[in-house]
Amino acid sequence: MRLTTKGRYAVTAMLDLALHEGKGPISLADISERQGISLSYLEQLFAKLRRNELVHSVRGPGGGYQLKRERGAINVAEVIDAVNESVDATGCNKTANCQGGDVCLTHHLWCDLSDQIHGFLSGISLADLVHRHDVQEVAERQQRAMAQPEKLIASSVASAS
Amino acid sequence: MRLTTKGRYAVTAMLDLALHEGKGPISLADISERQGISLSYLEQLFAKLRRNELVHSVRGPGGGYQLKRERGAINVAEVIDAVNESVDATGCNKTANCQGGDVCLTHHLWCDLSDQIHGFLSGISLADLVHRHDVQEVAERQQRAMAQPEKLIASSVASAS
DNA sequence: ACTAAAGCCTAGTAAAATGGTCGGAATAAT
DNA sequence: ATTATTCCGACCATTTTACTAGGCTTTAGT
Repeated sequence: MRLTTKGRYAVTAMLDLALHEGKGPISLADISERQGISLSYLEQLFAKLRRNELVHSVRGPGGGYQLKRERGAINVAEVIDAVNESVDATGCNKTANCQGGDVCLTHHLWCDLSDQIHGFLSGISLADLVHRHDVQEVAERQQRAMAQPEKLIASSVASAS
Repeated sequence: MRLTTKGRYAVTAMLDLALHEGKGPISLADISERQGISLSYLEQLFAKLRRNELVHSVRGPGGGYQLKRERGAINVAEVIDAVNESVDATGCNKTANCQGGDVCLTHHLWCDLSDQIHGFLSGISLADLVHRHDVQEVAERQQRAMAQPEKLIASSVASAS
C-alpha cells in the first residue's frame, strides 16, 4: 500500500479537471499553475491516467485533457491505482507467500486493511468531491489567484491569506 | 501515510511476543528465526517500540522482550505509529499548508482517510489477533518448524508445503 | 507553409526511505 | 571469566519519489 504525494497529486489533478469540466480541454500548464505541481511530473502522471482510460487527450494548441467518463463514474481508488500500480497493503500482494511459500502471521490483517481502504476510497467519486464545501472554497480561492497571474508565484510562497 | 514492511514487521513481531506471553522474556533471535526477519533489523524496530513504551526489555542471558501492557491493551495502530512516526495520509501532516500556506484541494479527503485507517487499526488489539483462526494456524505451523531447527533455513526458501 | 501550443516520450538525477549489515559496547546469568 | 543477550551508532545497497531536461509529434491559427 502506498499513499504518497504521487497519489495525492493524481487525485488533485483529476479533481481540477472535474472542476473545470465543460470548458473544453484543460492544459497541464493550467493545472500545474493552479495546483502547484511540476508540469513534467504531471505529464508522467497523466501518461498513466491515460493508459488507464481515466482521461482523454487532445493534442495541438488549445488541447489538453478531459475526463474520459463523467465525474460521478470515476472514484478516488481508481485514480490512485492508476499511478501507483497497486493499492495493496499486504506486501506479498495477496499471493500469500509472505513467509517461505506460506502466509505470514499477519497476512489476513493486511488483506482486511486493504479491503477497508479500498472500500473507503472507491466509495468516493470525483463528483462527490466537487460538491464538498471545503473543495468549493479552495477552488474559488484558486480561481481568484489565476485572475492575477503576476501574484501567483509570490502567493505560492508567502500565503496571501 | 506509510504502510510498508516496516510496520508489518513490527506488528508481526509484537504478535509473536503476544503469542508467547507467559514464557518469560522472548529473545529477538527467536523472533528472527520464527518470523524470518533479520535480527539487526529487529533490533532497530524494538528500539523504537521500547521508546514508545510498548515493550519491556531484559538484558543478559535468558533476557529478551515482553509486552509492557497486556495484549488486549495494545492496538495495531500504536505499533505502526511507533516505528513509522506517523500514520498520517495528508503529507502536510495536518498543518494544512499544503499549497503555499493554504490547504490544497484534497486536504480534507486525506484527513478523512487517515481517520478511517487509524480507526480501523486502533480497533484491533494484539489479543484480537491472537484469537483469530488464521493466526493460530500459522502460529502452530511455526511451532512445528521450530521443533526441527535444521529444516528451518531450507523451508524458508523452498516451501515444504 | 510556418509557427507555436500543446501532448508525448525517454533519460537522468538528487534526496529520501527501505531494509538491511557490521562492529562493538553494556549487562547479567552461569 | 564466559557467554548470551540487549543496546547503539555507523554504514550501505537498492528502490522510490519527485522532479528536470530535452527532444519529438500533433495540430490550430496565421
